[in-house]
Amino acid sequence: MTSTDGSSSRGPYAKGVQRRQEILDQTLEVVASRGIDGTSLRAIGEAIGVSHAALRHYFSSREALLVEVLRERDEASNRALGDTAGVFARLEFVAHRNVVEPALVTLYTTLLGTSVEPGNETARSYFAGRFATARAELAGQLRDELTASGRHSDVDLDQVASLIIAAFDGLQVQWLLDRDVDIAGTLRLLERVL
Amino acid sequence: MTSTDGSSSRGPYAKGVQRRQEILDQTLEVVASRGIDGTSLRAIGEAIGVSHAALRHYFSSREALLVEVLRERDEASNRALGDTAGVFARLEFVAHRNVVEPALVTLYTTLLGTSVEPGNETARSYFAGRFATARAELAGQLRDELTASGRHSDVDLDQVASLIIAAFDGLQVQWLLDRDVDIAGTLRLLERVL
DNA sequence: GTCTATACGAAGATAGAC
DNA sequence: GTCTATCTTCGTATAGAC
Repeated sequence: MTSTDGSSSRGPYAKGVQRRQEILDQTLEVVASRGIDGTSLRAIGEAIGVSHAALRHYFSSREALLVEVLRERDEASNRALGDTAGVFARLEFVAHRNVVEPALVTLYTTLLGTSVEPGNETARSYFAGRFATARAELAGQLRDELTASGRHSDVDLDQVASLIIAAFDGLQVQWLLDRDVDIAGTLRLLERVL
Repeated sequence: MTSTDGSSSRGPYAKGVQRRQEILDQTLEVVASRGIDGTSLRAIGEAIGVSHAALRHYFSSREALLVEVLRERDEASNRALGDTAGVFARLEFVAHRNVVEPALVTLYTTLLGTSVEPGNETARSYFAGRFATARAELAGQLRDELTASGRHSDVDLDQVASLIIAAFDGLQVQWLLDRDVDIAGTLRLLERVL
């Protein structure tokens, strides 16, 4: 007994929490360096020295593990962003970050693709939530920038946010398939016309 | 011998070509009606009354079959489009078409997602080619419309094309995850600002 | 050429031993 | 809490009937 919680449902032990975090971090590293090729539970397990069953002890499914990797990276990305000002400055920051981590962009794209088919509820709810909050945040930032600059606009800012996110994701896919696609340049084009 | 081709490599027989087409059409129907859930080769085979091995006689892999389904639908879509004038009118036509066929949009999104991971060369080359020609065609149409209207623009039309396609695909994914997302409305927003 | 039957290996998931 | 053994399903491969 290492827990002071005497209830029947005592939650994870400290050791387990730490181990889970280690697995998550190592999985992120493995994916980032080797690519998504070896992202079967067995391959990940072998790479970080645990059995595939052990992985499932901490993550309810492969899908859940990979979603957590994405969430983890997202949070790290937000921390790195800090209080960078300006919607498009923030976008460009993320875009540049992604360019040097193609494997994680690939993981994002792959998981997003699977999230739209029935049966992958973990990924689906992650991405649905992510898009919803991203749209809301972006719309809020746009509103702030607009009022700060004294201008005003009659366009639906939620639609603008939706459009920006769509363009970002869509360009990233095109870029993965053809590295000649200029994500940053095209985003600047969008910025200019908005 | 039902072929008049006397060479050593005489290609598929008439019956085979027809059968292949039947399988393709039926697969499209099955996917459209039942969704991508049952798109294992065995499930497709069972649904249309052939063994999964027979499917592989006509299509070198599951990936190849599904890519062909997408290509087939794309061509049908282009035929239906006819000579509809105007870049955004064409986009909206396709968007409306897609709204009533969510299963095929799901198939598109799913396959696109897998195409970016190594090892799925069939899907990758299909989508890479599709994006390349779509960008070129769209840029050409934009150029034509611009010169026809006597205006001119200093923006890179290839980038505009890339942006429009990215927005279209990106919005479609958001829509699949949340039907409240307004694809057509947001595309009109993009049209207005361009 | 067309197709059925069957086998193989890898994958995610599960049960239960320790 | 962790791991081994096993189950099921998948894509793929091959043999051979017609």
